[in-house]
Amino acid sequence: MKVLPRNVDFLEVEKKWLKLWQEWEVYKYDWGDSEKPKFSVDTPPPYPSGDFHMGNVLNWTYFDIVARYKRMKGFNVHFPQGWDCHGLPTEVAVEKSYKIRRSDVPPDKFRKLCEEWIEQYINLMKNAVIRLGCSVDWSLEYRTMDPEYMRKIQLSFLLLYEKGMIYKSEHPINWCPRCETAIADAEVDHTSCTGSLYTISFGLEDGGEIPIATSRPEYIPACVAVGVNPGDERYKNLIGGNSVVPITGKIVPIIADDAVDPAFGTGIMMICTYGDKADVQAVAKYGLPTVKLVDEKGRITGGAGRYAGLTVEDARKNIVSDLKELGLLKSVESLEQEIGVCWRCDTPIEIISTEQWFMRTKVLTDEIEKVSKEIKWYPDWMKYRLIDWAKSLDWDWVLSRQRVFATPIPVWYCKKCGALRLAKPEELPVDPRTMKPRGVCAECGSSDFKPETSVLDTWFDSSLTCAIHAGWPDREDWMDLFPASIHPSGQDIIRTWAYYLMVRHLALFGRTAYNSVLINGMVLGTDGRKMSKSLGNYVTSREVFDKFGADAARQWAAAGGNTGFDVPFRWSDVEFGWRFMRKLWNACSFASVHLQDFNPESEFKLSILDQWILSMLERVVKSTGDALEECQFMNALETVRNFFWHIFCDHYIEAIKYRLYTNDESKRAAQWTLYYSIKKILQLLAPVMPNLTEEIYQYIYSNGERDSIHISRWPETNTSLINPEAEEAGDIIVSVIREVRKQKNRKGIPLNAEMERVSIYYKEDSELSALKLGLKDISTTLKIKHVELVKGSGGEFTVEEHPSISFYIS
RNA sequence: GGGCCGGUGGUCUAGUGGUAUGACACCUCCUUGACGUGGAGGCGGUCGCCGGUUCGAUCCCGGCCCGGCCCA
Repeated sequence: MKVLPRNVDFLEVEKKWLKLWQEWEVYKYDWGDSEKPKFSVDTPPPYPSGDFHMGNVLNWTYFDIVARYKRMKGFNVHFPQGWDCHGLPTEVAVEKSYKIRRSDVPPDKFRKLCEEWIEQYINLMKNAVIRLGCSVDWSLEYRTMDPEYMRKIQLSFLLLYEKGMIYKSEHPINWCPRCETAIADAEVDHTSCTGSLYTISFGLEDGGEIPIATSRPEYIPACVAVGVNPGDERYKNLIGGNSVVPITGKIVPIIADDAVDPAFGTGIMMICTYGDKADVQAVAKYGLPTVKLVDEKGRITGGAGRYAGLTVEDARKNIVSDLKELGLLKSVESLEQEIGVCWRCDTPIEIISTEQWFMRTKVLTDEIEKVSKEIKWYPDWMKYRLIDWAKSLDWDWVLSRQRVFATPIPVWYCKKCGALRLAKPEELPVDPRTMKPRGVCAECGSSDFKPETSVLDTWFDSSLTCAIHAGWPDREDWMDLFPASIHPSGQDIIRTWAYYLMVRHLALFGRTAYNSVLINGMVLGTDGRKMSKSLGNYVTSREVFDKFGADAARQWAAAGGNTGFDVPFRWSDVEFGWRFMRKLWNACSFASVHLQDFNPESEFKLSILDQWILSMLERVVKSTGDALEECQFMNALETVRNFFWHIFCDHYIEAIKYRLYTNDESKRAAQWTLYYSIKKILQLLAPVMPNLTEEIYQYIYSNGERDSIHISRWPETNTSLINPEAEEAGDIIVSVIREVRKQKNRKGIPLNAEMERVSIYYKEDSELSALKLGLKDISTTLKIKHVELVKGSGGEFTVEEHPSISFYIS
């Protein structure tokens, strides 16, 4: 046992332990162990932007606390960390940096540039994860761009194809004209803007005209029907008739559709292929024909006559002016509308119909709902985010992307007969764009193939982590770690990460991907809005680490708000964490000085205040453990912090100081109580403040080399120390001390000044026995020469918590 | 327009069917042998608005207003 030095540099302490934990392999998962229960963390592999922001700090702190807690509880914890490398942002960055287009160089060469580019950011981000003190087993690190990883992703593609869960088909999809790729619903953002609502005169086949309202007149050439609400008396007689579309002169049916809002615009809507999602639904519902109006580059196609080749915007201008000339444009009003834009580049998306690969996800909706209700959510109501999202999806998951830096779709086509040639599992990983398949076409014998040039959605890479972390498909024992024990997720990515993981694993393995979901809210800036660079309310994690260290940042994350709810970033919270660390250090330093001559074997008898604090301590052990079981990090930390600071330090240590300066049995009891309590308190704090608790543990408790607090056993509640009578008696003693001290203070008597006499009046016998037990604690702590215990109520001041006790200072 | 969450002292934040937690800020006092980045106190809230259930609601129910996040 060593004495803690007076001064300490917390930031240096952190540096030291980050290094030593690696050397000691404290966080290593034991693949050979068959005794311990296993606990697997489905660590999200982040996209390595290089910027580990406070949202990441919140997210990673949450599940690192869980991992550390479970490890101390005796679990064999599997805590990997991967990097989700593929994706559009890297392609765009590389294009900019090398001033090339992705189509300028062969795909394998472009891929190489992307790999090099992303690697530097992985390093930055990895350092931040380490700096935060995450108990990751780095021997499990992986990158989704590794050939090994892609092999698994492609294998899952083949298996899903075999199961009939993947198909290729022509279907309307979201399309970003700038990125020239299909994108999934989850990648469509919405932004509000001011557009125009045009009222246009359509003809009736039998003569006459009707006003239709639309915000997208450029879609007139793709108009395939006109819709009115069946309940709309104004237009009832039109249903079943035909309308003449202006400009094109096309005859289209007038149909009844509930989806038409009679109160919006004129109550008559044109149905086009495809102006928006409502059109997609109407076309499917009424079996309408389709017209391809917009091509992959966002230009109007030849089908639209003289507007062909124009951009969508120019087409709108031209059509509007043509309508005006024809006298068919009745009015233009401004309209607040929300439009779908590409999540990456904010370009307004179009809905076009092309041939793409899909995964059948709609058929799994019921299963998702069922499983979501079976697994545990922290907090519980978050499951509805997933269920509501799954139910709201209109079509299957578009898997293919027209990009380069991604996992290739492992497919070729026979040039002669068009037959599919899927890669074989043993050939994986493959890049059809640069490799030719072996053998000949099974259908026609030709050996001439062309590659599938589309690649897979990045979410297809990252939505298989639960199985891949566990060791699928190579380890026979992978089911030991599957489903993942916990899946951590931000509430904003439930619809992507949590959802795709679930559908993917359900489709492949028929069971849930994870057994629980731990949700973190968004980090808000000081202005109450979500922290973001563009809003100027941004604080970097580096700034926080450099100023107050990881343990303080982690305290903010743990106690800054309720699990699952948004957490405002506040410097004052981080600073409070820092001050608590100082308090913890000083108190432990004080204790260590007085523990130097402590002999754990020596005889002692616990005094009433020892019994009191030990009983309270055991209750704190219990409630902290209960809170952590429910991922209530705030309650767990606040319980320990308040107990330690305001009960253990302010009252217990103050009241035993005089005993520590004696040399009798009462000193040994106090030493034992300090020794026993501080160890438990450090352990309770270890998941939240891994660095400082380790440092102190090493001074006082470590047996030497590699004895880390983080693999010490989580304290059990010692129920034999829970003692309601001692709590009651101790509470009386401490309350009297507090109240007398308060009055001493009010009278302007310095706290270390001696008082001649204090008479304490009590009513109950139980109070008398408590006061008797604590007589010396009271008199010595308060420096009272004579304490007198009197039955009755003659006191000048009443003890607040025990009104039947009063006292008189003379 | 939909889903979810929130609206508690100056600011932020817990919590509970019987008027409320903590942090920060502010004020007063105390310099004691761990810590003055400490200790002891204090100021300060009709717990968004309106109804209902109840002996009683901030907490339950309904409606409304405001804010946020996600989505259509």
